[in-house]
Amino acid sequence: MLYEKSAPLCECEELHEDVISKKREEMPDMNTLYDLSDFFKVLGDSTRASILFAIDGEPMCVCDIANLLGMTKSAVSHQLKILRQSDLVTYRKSGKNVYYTLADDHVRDIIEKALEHIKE
Amino acid sequence: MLYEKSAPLCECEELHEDVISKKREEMPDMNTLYDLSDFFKVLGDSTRASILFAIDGEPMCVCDIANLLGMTKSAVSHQLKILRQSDLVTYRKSGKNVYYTLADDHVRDIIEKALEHIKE
DNA sequence: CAAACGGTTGAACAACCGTTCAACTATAAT
DNA sequence: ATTATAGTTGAACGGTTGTTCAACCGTTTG
Repeated sequence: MLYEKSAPLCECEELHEDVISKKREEMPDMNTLYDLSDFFKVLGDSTRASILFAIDGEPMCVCDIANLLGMTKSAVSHQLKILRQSDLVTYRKSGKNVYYTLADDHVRDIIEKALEHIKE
Repeated sequence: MLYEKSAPLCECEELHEDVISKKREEMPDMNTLYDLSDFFKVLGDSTRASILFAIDGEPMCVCDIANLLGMTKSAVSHQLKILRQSDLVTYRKSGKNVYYTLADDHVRDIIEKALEHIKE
């Protein structure tokens, strides 16, 4: 994706140049856009979304999450890794167990908003 | 994914049954969860996200969007179809052109929240 | 009516992604 | 020390997904 003026890749002829250049200035920069879509990408998987619901409030260990969701430890652990890398969860080791919970309240807010949007 | 009590797929033995059954009741139903992650999945592509920014405020025709983003009409149209099916955009035909704009303000709010979350 | 243009669509291809499987680490119990 | 359990990891496989390409439809212009 470009944003910057260039030879039009689209072969259309009656372009609204004024609109395009105005929008070009208003658009967020590319890095912000990638960060944003990467964030939504993480929430865009039902397994990860359900993990976030599960560990909201009381922390849960990997094994309990796996049993709740009917998945293997391995599959859950792989998804937890992605959630960790996105700073959406934190964990605490206790003996053989690792307890995960939500990293902050922002995520809860966003999910709430999205739930409102869906129920319309 | 299950949520309902069943023979544990995870072979762990020291399960916290009380925690699991409590969480089981608090979890949203499966359909809600799929709708939620499908919604985020749509936002989780940088092309679609940038289209939403582009058509925020003033409507744009497909050709102008394509030029702004440096993509072909076809690629943009395919993504617009997904945004249409998710009810995130509306369109208005005018002669040979089709003008797209945001369907409602919910989406804008959610994106705002997400942008706040990213910048921390 | 015919040509041109904006937009849509379906098939095909490549890249990406989530689960499975097996091997591995670390902590705890005997 | 040996064994068992909780969790992590990398490779591999199958399904999904975004772009390209070509053909198509609808509107407008000559």
